[in-house]
Amino acid sequence: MHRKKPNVDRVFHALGDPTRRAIVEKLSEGPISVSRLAEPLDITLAAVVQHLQVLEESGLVQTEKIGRVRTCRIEPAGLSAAAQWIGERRSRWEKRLDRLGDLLAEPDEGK
Amino acid sequence: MHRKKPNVDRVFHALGDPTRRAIVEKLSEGPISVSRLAEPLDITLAAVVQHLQVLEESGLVQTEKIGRVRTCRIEPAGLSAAAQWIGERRSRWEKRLDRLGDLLAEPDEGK
DNA sequence: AGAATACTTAAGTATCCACTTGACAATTGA
DNA sequence: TCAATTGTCAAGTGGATACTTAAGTATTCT
Repeated sequence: MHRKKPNVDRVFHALGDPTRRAIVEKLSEGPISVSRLAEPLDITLAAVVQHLQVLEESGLVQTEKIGRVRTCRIEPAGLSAAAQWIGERRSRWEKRLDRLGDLLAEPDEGK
Repeated sequence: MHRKKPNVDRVFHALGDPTRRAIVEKLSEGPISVSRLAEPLDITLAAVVQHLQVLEESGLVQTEKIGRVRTCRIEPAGLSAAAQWIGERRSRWEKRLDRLGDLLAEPDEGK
């Protein structure tokens, strides 16, 4: 099962590729096998497998092989890691703007 | 001023590079000039400028040149675009889990 | 058993991309 | 005016990476 703890670096690198985002997109509809994932993606199965390795390394996707079919599913923690990174930067920036706004709104603090 | 509307493709590609994330990180502390951005980043100024072009194309960063100094700042809409993409996929997945949970909790629906 | 399915692995290729160098332009300071 | 600062542009290089082909393995179906 080998669940990977998501690494921000790998997560963003993984999401940087449009094909891999398409895979995540598809997986958000539910678990699916490798070959069914490949169907709409006009690249070879081998290429899809390589993308899946990247996604699994990053912690965005988890896979499990039963018999001859490997089933892939989203690992929400991966997306959360990315969302959190973004959220932190955005809120840091917004707090800065707030402080700026305060200064402009009350320029005569210690009156 | 040329504010760019954020494009999900470009935004994720931009965030896929660690140096560019470091730039966004720094910019979240407040606006700053190109050369001061470059200082901690042991690469050449030219390389930093190239990263900034990518970031600006993506809509993550906005820059303005006054005199000989170009000042860079975060464009929150860029980060929002990425956050929204992530949020949509994650909630789609979570809704699916909820429906699954409902089925397991009440297996004799139309009794 | 034999054939089909569903991957897996390795190797090669071609394109992309981060980075450098070096020459140049514009602005500012002494 | 001369020099320093701040950035811009073009071209080239090396390494990463997305993709293909081809051959192989394990599982399921008939």
